[in-house]
Formats: sequence, structure tokens, C-alpha cells
Amino acid sequence: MARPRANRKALILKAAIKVFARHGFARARTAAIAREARVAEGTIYNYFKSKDDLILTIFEQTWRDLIQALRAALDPIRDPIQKLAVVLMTVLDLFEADPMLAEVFLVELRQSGKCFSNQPMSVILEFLDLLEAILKEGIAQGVIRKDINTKIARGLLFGAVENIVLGWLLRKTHPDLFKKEKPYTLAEAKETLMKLFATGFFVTPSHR
Amino acid sequence: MARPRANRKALILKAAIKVFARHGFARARTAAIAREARVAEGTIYNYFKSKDDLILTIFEQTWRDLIQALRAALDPIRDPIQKLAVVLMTVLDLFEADPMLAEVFLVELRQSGKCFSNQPMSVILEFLDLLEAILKEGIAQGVIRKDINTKIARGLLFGAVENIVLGWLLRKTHPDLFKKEKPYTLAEAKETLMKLFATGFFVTPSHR
Amino acid sequence: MARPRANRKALILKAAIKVFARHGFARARTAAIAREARVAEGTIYNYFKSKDDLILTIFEQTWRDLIQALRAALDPIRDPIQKLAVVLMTVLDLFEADPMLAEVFLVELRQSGKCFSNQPMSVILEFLDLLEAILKEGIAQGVIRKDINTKIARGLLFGAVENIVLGWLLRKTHPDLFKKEKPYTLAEAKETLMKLFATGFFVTPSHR
Amino acid sequence: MARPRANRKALILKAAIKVFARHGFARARTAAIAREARVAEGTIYNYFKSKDDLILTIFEQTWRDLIQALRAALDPIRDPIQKLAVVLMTVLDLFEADPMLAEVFLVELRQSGKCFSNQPMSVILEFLDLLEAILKEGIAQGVIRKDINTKIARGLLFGAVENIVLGWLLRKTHPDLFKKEKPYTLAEAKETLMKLFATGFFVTPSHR
DNA sequence: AATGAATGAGTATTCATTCAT
DNA sequence: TATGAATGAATACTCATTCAT
Repeated sequence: MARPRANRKALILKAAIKVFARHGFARARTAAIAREARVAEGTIYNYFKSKDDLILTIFEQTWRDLIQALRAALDPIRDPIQKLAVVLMTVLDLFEADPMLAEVFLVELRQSGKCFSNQPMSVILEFLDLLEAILKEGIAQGVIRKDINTKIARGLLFGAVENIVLGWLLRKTHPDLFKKEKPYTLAEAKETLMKLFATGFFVTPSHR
Repeated sequence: MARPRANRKALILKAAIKVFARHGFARARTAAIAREARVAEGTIYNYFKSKDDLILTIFEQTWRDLIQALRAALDPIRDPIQKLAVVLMTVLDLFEADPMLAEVFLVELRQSGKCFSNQPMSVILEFLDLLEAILKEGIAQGVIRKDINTKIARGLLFGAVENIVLGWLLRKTHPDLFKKEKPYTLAEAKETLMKLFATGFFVTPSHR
Repeated sequence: MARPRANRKALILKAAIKVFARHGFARARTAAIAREARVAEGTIYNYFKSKDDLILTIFEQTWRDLIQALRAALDPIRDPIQKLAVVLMTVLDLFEADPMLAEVFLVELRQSGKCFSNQPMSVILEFLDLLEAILKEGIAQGVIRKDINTKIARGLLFGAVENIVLGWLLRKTHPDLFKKEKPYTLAEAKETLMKLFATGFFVTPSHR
Repeated sequence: MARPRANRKALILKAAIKVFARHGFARARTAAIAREARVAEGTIYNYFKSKDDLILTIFEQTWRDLIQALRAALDPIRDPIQKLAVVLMTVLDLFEADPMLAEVFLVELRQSGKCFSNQPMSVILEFLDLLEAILKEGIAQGVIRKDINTKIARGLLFGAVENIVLGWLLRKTHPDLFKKEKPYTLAEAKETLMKLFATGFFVTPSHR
């Protein structure tokens, strides 16, 4: 009788991320995940209810880890602007460190019926709420303009970040699609993003 | 001589958008599309190579129509800022007028292997290029700041818009997910977006 | 309005032989036959009830032509041995002149449900009866041994000829399957066949 | 650990022979094979790549078994004539014992693209080579006439035997096609065949 | 007769999930 | 727990045939 290797669950999850990233959720085979995790197919079902449960768990767990990390990192910071910078940095660092996770996140999860069921949405909303709280804090402190709808503003931030990472990722994985362009680093992206969200596209007295 | 009944192709395409929006691409049945279009299943394959071809065609055709409309609308305008506003307005109008199309666009198409194959990416890039051209024009005219990477900035714009529309759509189709929130109109969203991209989040001399 | 081109039926039949020979009956498409015959798909059904009817017609017509030709050729001949030689020559000549017809005949038609339904079998039996009549004539004349079952003997002749032609055909169409062998002509085959059926494999006083 | 129930593969193969014999390859349903084998449809695909693979396996395995049996039976025999008799007997016995197998063999397998691909042809050639070796042995011993092309002669033998079995089979399965005839036994057929191949059709000094 | 667009019945195969060991 | 053989539901697509023109 085989003894359970430690961390079977984490092992399977990691394998699933790899396979989902490689083939996409729909074309990913549970057999491939099992092989990647060096586990029997049936074993997956000792830890997860279904293939859907696998991607949902990846999604949820990553968000939870991210939010927890964010709360810790944000706690000592007072300046809302600084807080936004930290959020951005944390997110970009996460995906830069684990591009396969980024792929699964950015590409696979928008399929309705997964992303938009209550379970994963509630954790996205938690992240959005965190963003909104920062905006509101900034408004209260008089640092951030108050003539904006914070619900809209937070989504705007979210989408911008998401697209930045997606663009960066695609330039890495499908360089042929962007033949004439030179890739950018996430650091550059972060800088541009902060500039634009801080003071906008326009040339105004505020930036020379 | 048997002539094809007119509209067949457009009819099928419209039916497909409806069914894809309702069930998602993966769970959509070709039988349902045929029924919706009041056409035999086989007829679909007289006009489209496969189910994939169907969604790809929707994707590509919509982009092409959009880009064409944009070029026409932008042509008489000189002010780059005004141009950005027109782009935004055109996109939001399109999706507001056809929420099912928006659903298919925003949700189904990011699945890799469809979205990231050359075919659909090239038309997305065309749109991104159009955005970038406006930014560059603004920079040349001295209206838009020049200390930004336009490749990054255009993606940032794109993502922000995409997320705005997605948020608006979800609030319409899954109101339960946003129980405590009041929905916003695309008009509101447009305003906030323009404000933020114009002069940024920060409170500066430029806005009171 | 298009005037019927002469020989539409024969034209279609010829195209069908070509397509059946190329792809086999099961994989042959009616569309391909129509294209080959430069005719609309629907036109085929003005002349033939179905795809099955096509191959059945080819089968039956070829046999009828062959039998008719045989009767004419055999009529003036008295010697049964000579008659057998003429039968053999006529059959081999037919297939040598039209290898595509041979392919369809030898390969496609054995599929049960076609070959073994009454229609085509009755014409095969007509051919077998013709063979048997020659054998019986030979027996009556004392030229052919009488200690054989003529039903069996005629099938034996038939199978031998069939296989000779099949072997010859395969060596032409799939030479790679017989790499080490040098092909033989139907003339050689006829000679060997006549020798063996005349006096057998054994070395006896009758052949040195 | 789940062990495969024994016999599965053989069980499915047997069921396939039955169903192919009953309906013909093209009209045979995988569902019917599964039902016949009392196995789930999917199980078939644990053992065979496809429906084609099923009939190819039947074909190849039967030939291999036959050839093996022949080698064993022929080994102790010296007389080439006797060897030919043994070959004939072995083949006829096989098909007499398993008429369904005979049906599949004789009827279904000539369809090009199956029979004429390298795989099954190579095993047929092995059988033909075996026949030819006997003929050559007979020639070397001076028992069999040397003025024949052994390539042609072996095909002639093959075809004759094939047709004998086919005729016998048809008389069993479609007696209506041969209304006026009395069926023959394979024993009779063997005798006639041996006589004819030994000393031929002609009345000569060698047979009274 | 000729056309060819429309039709829709028909089916092999896949693969997530189960369960006997 | 772990295994992996067995399961069987589920479905896009083909193509012979029809029929309105």
C-alpha cells in the first residue's frame, strides 16, 4: 500500500496549472494532469471534486494568497498613492514570478460559468473592494480627486493592470504576433501605469 | 437553378452570437444555433468551416466593422483628445446596442488557441495600432505627454475600456453578484474614464 | 435552359468508375463524381437511383458486355480447350484495357450487401454457367476429364483468373508492396494458367 | 489496484468478427460490438485504436495463426505435393470451423485502403511466399514442372482456394442465390482442387 | 432536364468520472 | 488512500439525397 506523499493536493494543483497553461482548460486532459503530478487519475478525485473544481481552486487560492499578501504589505503604509503602487507591484511581481499562473488567470478564467459564478466572483470582488478602499482613503485624505465614481475607477485600474500583464505575457509566449515590436518589462509598464493614473495623459502644468 | 436564400450567412452568425452568449462557446450546441437560425444543421457548414470558424468570424467581423466605423468617425476630427473620446464612445455604443455581442466578445474570446492565433490577434493589433496612432499624434501636437511608452499606454487604455464594459455587462446579467451596488451607466463610465485618463487620479492644480 | 448533352448517363458512369477506383466505393463522394463528369450533383439522380445503383450498374453492365462479347467470340469455336483460352483472353484483355474498371471490379464489389444481393450475383452466375457449359461440353467430347465436380471446377477457374488479374493490378498500382519482385505481364499469366489448368502441376509423361 | 478483466481483448475481437460477419464492416456499429462483447463502448478503445484497427487486427492475427499452424503442420512433411494438400486442408478446416471469420476474411477485407495498405499485405505475402517455397521445393525435387512462373502459380492457387471457400460459404449463407444447385462439401472441393492442380483438366494418359 | 443549396439522419470517438481491488 | 481499467454520455460534422427554381 502506497503511503500518501506529502502535499499531494499542492502537487496536483501545480501540475494542473502547468497543464492548463500549456493547453488551455478545455483541451487540458485530466490524464495529463495526473501524469504531470505522477499520480493516478483517480487520485485527483480524492482531493478535488472535478476538473472545474481544480481551476476554481487555483483561481480562488491565488486570489486569497494575493489579498493576504497585499493586506500585510499595505498595513504599514499610510499614503494611498503609495498603497496603489504597492498593489501594482505585488500583482506584477506575482505574475512575473509565475507566468504559467498568469496564463491560467488571464486567459482561462474569463469563461463564463466559471469566472462568473458566485464562488470566484466573490474573491474578485474582495480584491476590487480593497482597491476601492484605497481610493476612498485617498479621497478622504484629499489626495485623490473626489469627482469620480470609485466603482468605475477601481474597474478601470483592474482592467488596465490585467491588460498590461496580458500584453507582457503574450509578447513572451507568442513573440511572432508582435514581430515589429520590442517587448517591455513589467517595470517599465508599472512606471507608465503609475504616471498615467497619477496625472493622466494630458500635458498640464503638473508635469512640466 | 437553386439560389441560396439571402441572408443565410448573416442569419446564422446572429443566431450563433445569441447561443454563444446564452451558453458560452464550449456548451453551445450547433443544433441550438441551427434551430435559432431556423436552418438545418448542415446548412451551417455550407457557410462556415466549423464551430470555431463561427466564433472567429464573429470576432473578426465585429472588429472590422468597428475599426471601419472608427476610421470614418475619426477622420474629420483633429484634436487627439477628442479622438480618444470618440473611440471610447463608439466602442461603448456598439456594446451597449448589442449586449450579446459584448458577452461573446469579452468572455469567450480570450481562450487561447482562438484569441491568440494569428487570425484574430492581427485585427486586435489593428485596433491597438489605431489607438497608438492617436496617442502619437497627440504627442506630436504637444497635447499628450511624451514621457510614456505608447505601446504600454494603448494596452492600458484597451484594458480599462474592456473592464468597464465587462463590469457594466455583469451588473446587467448577474445583478446578484453585485447586490449592494447600484449599477452605473456607460455614460457615467465614459465620463470617469475620460477624466482619469486626461488628468489622473491625483488632486493637482489642474483640477481645482 | 441547358440542353441535355448526349450520353449523360455513360459520362456519369465513366466518372464513377474513375472515382471509385481512386478512392474506393465507401470513400468516394457523389460530389467528386459530379465534378469528374462536369455535371451537377442532382443530375446524377436523374439517371441513377442512388450511389449503390451506380456501382451496381457498373458491375452489371460490364458483366453483360463481357458475356455478350464472349458468346460472340466463342460461337465459332468448337474445341472446349480453345474456348477456355478464348474466355481467359477476353477477360484479361478487358481488364488490361481498363485498369480502373478492374480495380472497381476486383476490389470494391465483394462487399456484401452489394455483390451478394440477387442482382449482381445473377449475372456472375451467368458467367459461371458459361464456364461450366464449356467444361461439360469438353467432358461430353471426352477432352476434359469427367471425374470432377463442374460446379467446383468453374469456381476454381474463376478464382484463379480473378487472383491473377488482382496480382497484376496490385503490382501496377502498389509496386512498393512487391519491391523484390519483377512484375509479370498478363500474357505470361495466361500462359502459366493455361498450362496448369491443362495438365496440372505435376511432372508427368504428358509434359516431358 | 484495478486489474483488467482477462480476455477483454479477445472477447472484443470475437464480438467484432460476429458483428462484421452479420452486417459487413461499413454497416457494423461499434455500439453493437460493445453490446455483443458485454462491454462499454469506451472499453473497445482501451484495446483498439479504431474500428479499422479492429478489422485489421482480425485479419492479421488470423493470418499469423494460420501461418504458424501451417509451419508446424508442414515441418515433418517432405513431399511437396503432400505439403500442398496439407496447406489446403488447414485453410479449409479453419474456415469450415469458423464461417463468420471466413465471411469477414473473404468479403470485407478486399476493400482497398485496408487490405492493400502495407500492414495486411505483408502478412498475405508471407502466406504467398510459403506457397511459393513449396512449389520451388517441388521443382527442385523434380516433382513439379519447372516451366511455370512460380509467382503466378502461387496466386493462381491462392485465388482458386479463396473462391472455393467463398462459393461454399455463399451456398450456406445465401442458399437462395443457388436455388437449382446442390451444395458441395469442402471435402469434395478439396478433392477436385487437388486433382485439377495435380494433373489438370485435360484427359491425358496420366489419368486413364 | 439541369442545377446546387438545403437538408438532417446517422455515429465513431473522447474523456471526465467512478469504483472494484 | 491509491490505483487505473471500465464506463457511457455526449456531439460536431459529413454527405447522400431532395427539391424549388
